[in-house]
Amino acid sequence: MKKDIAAVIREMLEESIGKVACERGVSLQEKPQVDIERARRDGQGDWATNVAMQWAKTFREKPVVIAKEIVSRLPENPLIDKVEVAGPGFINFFLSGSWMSGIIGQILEKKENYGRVDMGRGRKVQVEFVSANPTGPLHVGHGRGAAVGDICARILAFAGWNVEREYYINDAGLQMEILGRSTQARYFEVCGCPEKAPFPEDGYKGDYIYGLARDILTAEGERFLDKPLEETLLFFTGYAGEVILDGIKKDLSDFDVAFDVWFSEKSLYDGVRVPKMIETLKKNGFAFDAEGATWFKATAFSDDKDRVLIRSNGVPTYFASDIAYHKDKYDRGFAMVIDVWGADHHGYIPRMKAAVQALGRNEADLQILLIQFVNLLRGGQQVSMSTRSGEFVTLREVIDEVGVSATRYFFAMRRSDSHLDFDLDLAKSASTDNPVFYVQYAHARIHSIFREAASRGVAVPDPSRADLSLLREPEETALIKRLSAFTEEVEKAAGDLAPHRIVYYAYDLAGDFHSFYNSHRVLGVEPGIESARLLLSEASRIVLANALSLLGISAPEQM
RNA sequence: GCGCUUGUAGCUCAGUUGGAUAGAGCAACGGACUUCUAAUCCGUAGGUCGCGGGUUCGAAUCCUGCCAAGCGCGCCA
Repeated sequence: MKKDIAAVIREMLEESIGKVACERGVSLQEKPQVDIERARRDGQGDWATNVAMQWAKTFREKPVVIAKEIVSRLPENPLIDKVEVAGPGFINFFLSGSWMSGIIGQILEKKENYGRVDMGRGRKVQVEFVSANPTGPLHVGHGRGAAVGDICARILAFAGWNVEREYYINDAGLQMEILGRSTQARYFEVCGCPEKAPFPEDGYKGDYIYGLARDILTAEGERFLDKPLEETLLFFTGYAGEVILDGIKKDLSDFDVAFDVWFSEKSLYDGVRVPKMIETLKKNGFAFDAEGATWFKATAFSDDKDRVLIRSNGVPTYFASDIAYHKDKYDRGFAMVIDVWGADHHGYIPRMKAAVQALGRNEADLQILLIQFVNLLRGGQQVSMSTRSGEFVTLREVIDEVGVSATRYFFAMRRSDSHLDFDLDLAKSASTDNPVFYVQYAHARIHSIFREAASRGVAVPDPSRADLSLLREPEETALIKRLSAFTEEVEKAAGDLAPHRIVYYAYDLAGDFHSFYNSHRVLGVEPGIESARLLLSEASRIVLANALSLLGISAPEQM
């Protein structure tokens, strides 16, 4: 495999620093730590390092002097045009035309695999996300979690992880019972005798509950009316939960979000898993009995109080089932588990991380991605939401209104832990303001070039025959450098679980292409340049498509 | 009261494992289509990086105090 340019420069520097140290009679205890990074602005080369400043102390010399010594001892390399010392002692590397030609060559060769890295080394990772209670349809808040979780999964897979997506169905407990009672009450209401089954105080007031009730009436008739409520509750709960879950599955699938596993909370209460989990904790010394209850010693880690596992009435807490659930995840062989949670659960993080460690795992084996709330705006006004009151905008409505691609883009465009303003009017506007179209348009434009080329009888050139060193214009080199940065962006996005990095990257790449397109013609110029620009366009198209594919956004050929 | 997150241009936000002159988009203003899609491009203007201290060659970034906003602090789920 070809070494990336950063590694090449690093080796050159290590070699040179070794020489400097030797000549100065300083013995290096260890291999010098060399950090290199992309230069931030024009005139500072393509890559830069601050090693001279870091080594100045060791060598008892000014950084600038050290920098010059290092530079003068650097080995020659055809990928690098020149090296400069600048500012307080930065060493700037300017890449050569042959390096840039190499990048285009790599992209054209690797195609949809360009940008893949192997951070995961094939290890198993689970991303658990959405996991909304099946008590109502998904709303926009869930949508953000769905988009972010799904895109993280795509990025991790692209970064060499073996990814599995999971949805945890909260199908046990009080919320389901309330759902059942709400449905039951609406059924009686629809049948004309609301007084027989009063609507629960904290019931679900959404219109969809009436829909369920009417469906039950149609399918089952009035046969539940004269039976005791407690006897028929199970039916209502089961029916409502199942229909709602089916709706959720449909919504997600229409949102291009696919799950490998739908994990039922009920399955944890098999009388075995929770006791076994507690046994493990006790064995590890992190569970104890007190005040008639069983406790988890969360304070042994970074939580601020111990937590109850089994209440004094013998019923396990939700937390206990959650630990059992996470134990099950690790038992399934995941090297890393990622939970995507709503930001309102942040208080739960310390105890969950503590529990994972008490099970004998490293803290880093559980990554929790918090998703902040979504502010939905329509006509500049905030749309208020609450599942309980039934006042909410569903994910389905948003998808229907603005489309899957725009919805995914808007959900992923901000850092997950910052609040998100989702402007419905902007998202569906087919205007210059809409960033989704801006990116897609760049892709469509490239296709349009190739359509025109075909109609003119211009064939797509063979990369090995073309002279890519003809690409010397500033807009061309800027574009090539952007293309070369894709791999690093994938690494950063995967390492930080930060989908928005890919969004920004795609946007910037589209911008670089638009600039190039506006200042230079691809077709009808001198044949050598035409060939080189066609290949540059094709490389841009590939990387745009790869980035959009990570985001789950369509890459249209025509707009 | 304690804890978590956030605070960067008029607005919405990047940048935060310490680096050089803090970047985009929108809004404002001025330009570019007889030529591959103007859903585009180019330019101008806009900043005490919430406030104060500290750490150092260097701080939006690290530490600390304060201010503001959101969220959370149950033998609920």
